[in-house]
Amino acid sequence: MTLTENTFSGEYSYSIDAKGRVNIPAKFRQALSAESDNTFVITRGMDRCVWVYPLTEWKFIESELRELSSLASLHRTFIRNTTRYATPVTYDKQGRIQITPSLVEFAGLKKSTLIIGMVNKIEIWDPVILKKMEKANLEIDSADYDTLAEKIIL
Amino acid sequence: MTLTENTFSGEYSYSIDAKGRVNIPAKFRQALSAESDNTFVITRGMDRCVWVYPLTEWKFIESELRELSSLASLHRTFIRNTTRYATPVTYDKQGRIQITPSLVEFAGLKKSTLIIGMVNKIEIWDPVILKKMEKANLEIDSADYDTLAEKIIL
DNA sequence: GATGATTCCCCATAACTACCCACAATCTAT
DNA sequence: ATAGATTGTGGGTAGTTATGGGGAATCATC
Repeated sequence: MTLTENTFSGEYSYSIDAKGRVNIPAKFRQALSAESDNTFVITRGMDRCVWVYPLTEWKFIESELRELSSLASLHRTFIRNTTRYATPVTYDKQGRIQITPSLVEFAGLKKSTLIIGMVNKIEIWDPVILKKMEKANLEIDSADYDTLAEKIIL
Repeated sequence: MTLTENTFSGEYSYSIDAKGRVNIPAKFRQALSAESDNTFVITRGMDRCVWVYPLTEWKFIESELRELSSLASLHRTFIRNTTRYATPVTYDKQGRIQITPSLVEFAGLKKSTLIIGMVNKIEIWDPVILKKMEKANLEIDSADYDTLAEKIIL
């Protein structure tokens, strides 16, 4: 059985070059659905990392944003914050995407990066920052973490 | 690489020159549908910024205004306020549009501007004013904001 | 009608981006 | 084990994009 389209798993350690390009693992490129047209949308993650959506996934988010009313100030703020950092990127012949300088800075990316499959999207991390974040979080909610695990892991 | 037509995302930092011209990001110009005929309609935003609509989107708003009755004073006021600040503008060979002096003043535009894709339209901000507005808003409705995020972000 | 201001259109240039090719490392298959 | 294909990394170049300014055409004013 093959995995569903647009399903990403596993961890890869790649480098980001002087021009801000990062390789997308070949397996992820193969998992990308044809309708996404070799295109991802990169944006700020909720954590200090870059989120990489398949184009089709992002289009769905956009379609939900279109439903929001421009009359409500809360909705305007939400739309603004959601689309503001989002950029569509196509990968080149070598399978790399260009990370915008502002996202490189946001995620604190240096030379080496961790690329992590997150089922419906991909995360790009600086290894040091990820480790720090994990350490801080684990102490806080380890009990809740176990409860969640019991529900989900068979 | 083509997103849906008339779909704008991302943030750009451009300058407004002495003649009141601002560049429309190349990606936005490419996203503009052919029927819009290189034309946008600029008007006052609900916030202190300039709203830039693709011509086709604006025509849709106009068609809805036509449905309103000129007999109701409320409707007349609404029609008046909606159309009075709206100006169609075509971009020049270099991709710039001319912002009318009254809109420059309304949005408090100085030298440098932020251009933000808002899915179906574009916003032009003075960076300082935007930052102030964000600060003020975040304190007010952060809980509602999170609720919205949970619904929409996958 | 002449003068001055404004708008529009075109050109020039510097910075940036997308695209291309090269090569080394890794994996696959015989 | 070796050859061939694929994958990851680096850099060069042509084309595009952002920004400034000049001059003709248009409009308002006296």
